[in-house]
Amino acid sequence: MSTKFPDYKNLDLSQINKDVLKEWEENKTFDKSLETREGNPSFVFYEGPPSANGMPGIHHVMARALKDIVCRYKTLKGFKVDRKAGWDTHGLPVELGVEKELGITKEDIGKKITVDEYNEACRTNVMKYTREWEDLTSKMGYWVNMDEPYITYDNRYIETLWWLLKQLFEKGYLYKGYTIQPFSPAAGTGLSTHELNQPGCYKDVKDTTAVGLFKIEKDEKSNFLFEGIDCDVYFMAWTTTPWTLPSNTALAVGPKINYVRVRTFNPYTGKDCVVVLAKELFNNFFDTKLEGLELSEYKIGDKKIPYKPLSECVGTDLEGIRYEQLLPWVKPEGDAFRVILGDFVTIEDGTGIVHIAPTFGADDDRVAKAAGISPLIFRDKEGKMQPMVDRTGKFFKIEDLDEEFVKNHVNTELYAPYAGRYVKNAFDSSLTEKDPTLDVDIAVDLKKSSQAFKVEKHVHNYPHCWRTDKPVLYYPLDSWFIKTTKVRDRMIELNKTINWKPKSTGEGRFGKWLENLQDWNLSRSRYWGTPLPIWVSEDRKEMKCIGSVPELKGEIVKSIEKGYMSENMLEKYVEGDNSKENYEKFDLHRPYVDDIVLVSESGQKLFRELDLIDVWFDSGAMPYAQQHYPFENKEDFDKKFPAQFIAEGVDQTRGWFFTLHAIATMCFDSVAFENIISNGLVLDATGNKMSKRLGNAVDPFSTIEKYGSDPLRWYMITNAQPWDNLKFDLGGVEEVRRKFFGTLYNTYSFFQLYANVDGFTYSEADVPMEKRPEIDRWILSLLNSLVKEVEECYEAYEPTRAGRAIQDFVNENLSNWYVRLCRKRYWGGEYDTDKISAYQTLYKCLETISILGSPIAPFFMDRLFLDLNSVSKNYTESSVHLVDFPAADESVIDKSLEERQDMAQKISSMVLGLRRKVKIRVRQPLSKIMVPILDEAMIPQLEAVKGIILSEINVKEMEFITDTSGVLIKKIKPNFKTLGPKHGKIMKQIAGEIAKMNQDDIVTFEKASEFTIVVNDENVVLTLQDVEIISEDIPGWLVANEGKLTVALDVNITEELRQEGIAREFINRIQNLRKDSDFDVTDKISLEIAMHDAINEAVNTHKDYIGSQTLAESVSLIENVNGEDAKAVEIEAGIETYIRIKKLSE
RNA sequence: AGUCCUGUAGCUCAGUUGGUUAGAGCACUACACUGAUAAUGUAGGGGUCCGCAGUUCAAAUCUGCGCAGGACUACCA
Repeated sequence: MSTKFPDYKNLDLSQINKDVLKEWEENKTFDKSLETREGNPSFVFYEGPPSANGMPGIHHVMARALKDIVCRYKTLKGFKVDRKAGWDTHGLPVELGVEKELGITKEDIGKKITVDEYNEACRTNVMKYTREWEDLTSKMGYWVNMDEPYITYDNRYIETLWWLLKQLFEKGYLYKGYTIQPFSPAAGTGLSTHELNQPGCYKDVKDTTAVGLFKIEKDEKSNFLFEGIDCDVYFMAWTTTPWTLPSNTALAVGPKINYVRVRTFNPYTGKDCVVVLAKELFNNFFDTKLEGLELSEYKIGDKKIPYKPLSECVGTDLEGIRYEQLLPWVKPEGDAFRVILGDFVTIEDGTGIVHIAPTFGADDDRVAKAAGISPLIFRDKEGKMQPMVDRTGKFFKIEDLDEEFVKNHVNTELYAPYAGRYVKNAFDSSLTEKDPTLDVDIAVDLKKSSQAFKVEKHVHNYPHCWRTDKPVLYYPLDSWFIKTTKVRDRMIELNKTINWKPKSTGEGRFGKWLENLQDWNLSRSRYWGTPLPIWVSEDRKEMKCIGSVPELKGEIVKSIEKGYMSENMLEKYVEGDNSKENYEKFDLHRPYVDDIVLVSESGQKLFRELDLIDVWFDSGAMPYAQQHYPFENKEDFDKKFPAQFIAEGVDQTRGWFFTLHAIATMCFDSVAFENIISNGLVLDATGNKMSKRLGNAVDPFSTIEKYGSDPLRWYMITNAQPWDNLKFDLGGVEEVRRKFFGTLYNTYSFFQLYANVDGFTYSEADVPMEKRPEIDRWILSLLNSLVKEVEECYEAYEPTRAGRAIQDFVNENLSNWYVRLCRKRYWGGEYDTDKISAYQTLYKCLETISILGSPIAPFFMDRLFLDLNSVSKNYTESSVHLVDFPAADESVIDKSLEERQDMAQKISSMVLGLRRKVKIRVRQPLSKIMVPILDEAMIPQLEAVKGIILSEINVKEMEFITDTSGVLIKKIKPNFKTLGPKHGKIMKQIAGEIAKMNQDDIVTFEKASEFTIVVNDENVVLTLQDVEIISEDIPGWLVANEGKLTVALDVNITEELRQEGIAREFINRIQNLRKDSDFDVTDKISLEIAMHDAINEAVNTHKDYIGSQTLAESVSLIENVNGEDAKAVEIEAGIETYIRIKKLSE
């Protein structure tokens, strides 16, 4: 029970961070912050689960600080804010990490390593950095319950997912289809659109592109193209993926596009030919400079190739024309090699004729199906239909194909050289980027056979796998889908009720995304993830979706009865027992679920669909799965759903935000979250993205170690709005430490120093407001205004503005004005009401700041609060995070008080400016200032702050000039805000007339309160509201003005003033000496001053004053001051004397 | 290519419903103060408010068209 406020040698925020953390741990402060709110209304917050298989970065500090601020604030407001941590444990990143670690590929799973072992490795690996995450969470002061996190691989979590899937299944929202989807051969999996939309997936790459020449078959339809010529006619079509050319089965033209025939020669072989392409794109292939070059003069090998445009036609004329297969390696079954119409065909690039390979393009597939064009399909050894490329990204080897199919369809002579080739070098570990690509080899073949018109390298934007960084192929895949398109409108509607911060992300980015919503591709062909709980019969006519563990158990029992299975893996599972142990008796992961064979209604065997579900479903289902709904927590579910608040990076818009919203809409017809902050990216100081590769990533651990987490958090929150990108600069953190925390710490130190001297412990009753001096009432008024403002900001989910407001108050008002002006009240003097009021006021400010700022800077503010409270015992709580948010006391807010203090600050600053101008130091007292009074109300306002101003500027008197004398020179300015709407167009002329008014006019105006001017022969009556009159100058005085305020300073120094000035100079020198001599603030001294003609009188006159200010018991003016301890002091230029101070013993 | 965001001092950012001297901090320069002192204050320089056009008496602010940067979307041949 100390009666002294703790003092510190210096401010070490890193140490405070550690100390406070320790206290929180010892006192279980976080738990208490929940316990003390037990029974209060809840504030529902959802923590988005991070994956612990990667190290946390500095951007996680940003996102988590935001979440923490809101939750801490709501706790202060009395809400119970449960925050359950979670871990995202499934999915590709984990699998790839394990594969890399074990040195295996996807194909080895089930061969070199069992699925069981593999999944076990994933289970271990995914929690690899748990410790680091927990460490960061704790060090940065993010309060979240890490003791019982939800873990997505937990059987109970999976059970809820199954329950949800069954809801969707029964609503008919789950279906299986095949579509062309992004597929990553390197990762061995299809990619969802969310995954493909990960930042950085689309990259500029340089690929070999080819313009192929497709030889037209001459028949009735195409006859018009052969008119007047005797050579072959070709369609020109461009592709950036020549490896898809062997799979070409159609060409698409735009119905309204104009096409032209051109007579020319093949650039590679010189063979004469006619080519067809869009007229608009003609110039991209034919140089107009060569126009007129005679066809007949061309010789093979000439660089200048002549050409001659022939007839034109439109796209619809070309529809249905047949052409020869470009690379006749494989014959497709069904109709192919025909021109079709495509509405997506443009004339922006290429030739206006688009090569269609239905197996490798989503659009291609769509238009081909619509036109009845067959895709080019292989039949593999197992009889399955396959595209030309297998799942590893290579052309099928002949031995892997069905023999019958090969015999009937494959030209093995042509295909053999290419079979087994990877379509991108990146998929073949034995190849580098420099090796010849399949694209190049195909292009070369085309050149040789006069089937290429142009082959060149071309930079284009191509999607890449977000994890392997290798190219993605568009590939036909079987998949389970969720019919999100069916609830699109409802999702849009519900989205409108969500409070997005910033608004544009919700309305624009997210809203637009919803409008263009496609069905959600749920399937993943991997091993480590939530299995799809659907069992299907071999003839695919019967299926079952399982929605819970007991249901599965029952179905297995039936299967055993039927003799399809011999063992029940759920034998020991007890229905209704939700304990961890009960749910650890089995495993819902592969391969165990794959072994389960169920029995259909008609008695058929049902096998599990081998797909896993998209991990985003895992995270989007966390509102339910984290509480094992509906198997547990069913009764009070509405208290935990939906969330009132979530926050994550804007990159989650199509990820977590979407899946949360989709599942909530489909299963509960509700939003999943009501308020959301989506924060921007954390960039490096120059605005580049942080990445490990570039080495510009900031390590959060070392940063927190060095600065402590408070300045880091404060900087991140106050520097920019959270949704703007943050250019992270350590210099900014340093600045925050110095400017804000340094100032606040200094203010506390100041308070502590004197409070301890005076024995202030806040034991006295509060000094009533009316007995407190002006300046105290002023800072308290501001303080209460601040409380209001900060509360509003927090309520509006705008912590940036809250932090900035607190910072401004501390720096500008509390430190720079209040403490500076009040210093003298604290040192020396009696322990009277004024002093107690001073202590109480400053104490209250510090205490309130500690609470207001605690959500943002939880460590320092707790320390500050506890240091204050350790003596005062105003609070019984053991932490600032357990108290209630202060209520603003409106009765203390006094706007006119705030106004006059503002005037005082302005006047002081103007006078200080004037003193500087004439080089009169502040220590030299001056006799008076004069302030012209513009309206009567100013007088009491200024009277009230007179003392403050005079002592601040060291002037004896303040005089008001009410201008009856006419000494003031006035200036008149139009008030555009009132005049503008009234007079509109003639505004400029009015302003001109007002500017012309002279001193007499102004006086007349002021006396009559109105004034008539003539504009365009019309009388315009001005009132005093329409103008602003200020006094600009007082002839013969030193004058300054700012805004409406004007002040004049009397710079005459009388002998009396000069002597007082000298006395003050002495005080200054003596104080410095005391300090240099390491005297304590309270030490009494004796003082000897050597005589000097220039100072004797001043010292004698002000002996008592000097003594009282320097705590000198005796002040003696003696002939000589000699000896070692005599110090030479210069009072003014040229006036030097000696003084000696001695500490008096008690 | 589309959607959205951003563009204000050398840097990081404010800037209310449009209203006439466009602000703060950092940095720089000078000065001052000093028992808050490894602090502090004051002043100064520094602006094409990205550009152009429009609406208006009046535009950093509203509208349109551009430019630059960023994010996202995208089958783009």
